[in-house]
Amino acid sequence: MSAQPEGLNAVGTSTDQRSAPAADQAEPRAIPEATVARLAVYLRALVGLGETGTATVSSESLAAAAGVNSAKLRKDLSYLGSYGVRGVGYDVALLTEQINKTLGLHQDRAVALIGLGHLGRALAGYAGFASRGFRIAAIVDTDPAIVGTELRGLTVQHLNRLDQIVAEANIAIAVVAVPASAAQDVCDRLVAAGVTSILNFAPTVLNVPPHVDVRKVDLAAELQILSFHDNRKSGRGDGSLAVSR
Amino acid sequence: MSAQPEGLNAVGTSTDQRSAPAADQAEPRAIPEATVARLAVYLRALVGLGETGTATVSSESLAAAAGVNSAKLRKDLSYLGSYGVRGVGYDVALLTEQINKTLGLHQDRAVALIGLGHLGRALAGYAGFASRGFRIAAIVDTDPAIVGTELRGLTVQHLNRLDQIVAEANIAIAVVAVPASAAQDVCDRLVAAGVTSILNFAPTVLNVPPHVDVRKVDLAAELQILSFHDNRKSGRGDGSLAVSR
DNA sequence: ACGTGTGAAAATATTCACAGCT
DNA sequence: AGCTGTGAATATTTTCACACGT
Repeated sequence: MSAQPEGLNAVGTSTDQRSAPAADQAEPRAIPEATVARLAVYLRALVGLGETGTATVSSESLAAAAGVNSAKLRKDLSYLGSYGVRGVGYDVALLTEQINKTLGLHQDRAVALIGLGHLGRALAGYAGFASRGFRIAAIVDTDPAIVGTELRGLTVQHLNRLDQIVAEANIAIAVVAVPASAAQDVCDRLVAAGVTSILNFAPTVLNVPPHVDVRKVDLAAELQILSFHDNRKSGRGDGSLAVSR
Repeated sequence: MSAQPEGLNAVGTSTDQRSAPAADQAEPRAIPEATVARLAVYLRALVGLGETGTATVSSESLAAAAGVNSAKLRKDLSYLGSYGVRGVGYDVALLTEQINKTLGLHQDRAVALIGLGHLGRALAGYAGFASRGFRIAAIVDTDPAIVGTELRGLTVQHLNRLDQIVAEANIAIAVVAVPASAAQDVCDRLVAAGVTSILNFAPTVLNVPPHVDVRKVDLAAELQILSFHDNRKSGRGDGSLAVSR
């Protein structure tokens, strides 16, 4: 309920790990994956603008706020349809609504949080979680010392009850924040229970059937990528190899 | 966390947000960005294999462990040089070492953690953080109730001392886990202090000069991307328009 | 035989540049 | 004038397929 635009969100586009989105009908406009990822960024910028009372934006300024160039932004938005006005720009409210629709954010989605370690608790505390249509509807762990306790108005449930939990709460997305050693098992159970969208914080590659969509958030990988670039910047390759880019 | 090889790592390829790594010399082998991101994944798989005592792997099985296809893996590895043996595969130890070198993980890197909210604490607790050459060398906040307290053997320092902290601890990478409203200011101070690699968990686009490298981890964006695909899977477009078919 | 390394082809993504609407 | 929407050009990434070394 803070008046602040953003909650506290921490996410990363996964390093890869995406199942084939399945063959679909030859739709008039298939939105490219890269564009989908950016829509979320545009949305945040738009919400910010909306709160400052701005009614219209040009692709140029919205692009600046989103950290991309304007041609890319226009191309991205063109996949949604024609919502801009030439010579004027985009109507902030209208465009916000269109992106919301496109991302499927008009409907509330029940999220299950699996694993209540350090990270799980931090995630549970994220205000921004609830802020845009995502509602933590179930919290699950296996530790007897934790199961049965209350957190954010929810009773922590045992992993064994996963099937019922998923069915009853109509879970759409599961957030996996368990140790790497448990992640594949948890994932298998989620899939068996019918979950088809998983956000994985465990440092493991999850094996899932093709209809299940997994995204991975991997801190170690991010640091290593920064390390690589840092290395390049500091002049010498590493003592033996020099890499350009 | 578990006694498992990996600590607890949570990272995501940022949705974009990368500064131009600056023009550099025309090096013989420029490693593509997409490849760099995957090297971290291969590395994890290799370390796992090494621990099970496996001496060599084929591109086929390493690729399976990393969740990519083998042609991609071979192409990726070819940028590092020729470390495989035809008819045999890759030497696990050798390849591990080469990737480590390439990513610059042979040298210890001091990381500063800025912001000790829920997420900051969770990040501080990550074992996997230290596990591969990244060492939290400084923890910074502005809250008077927190500054001066001890955490993981470090005294929490005030943001005002950032310049000295960066210089003294020789900070290579900063992890920003502050509220969105404070992120740009923190970022500016980091840049002024000389930090050139930033991992940003705040839901904001950070503006930085071109020599600074920013990666963003954005939970809300990840959920929204999953939401988009979930929507497609569930058949109807968005609930207001019956467009499909 | 087996499996790497890699040119060449195909698929994606980004950027350019401008016609066309307001 | 100003700014969108988009074909065409360019760049990047993925995949194919096979020659070549062991």
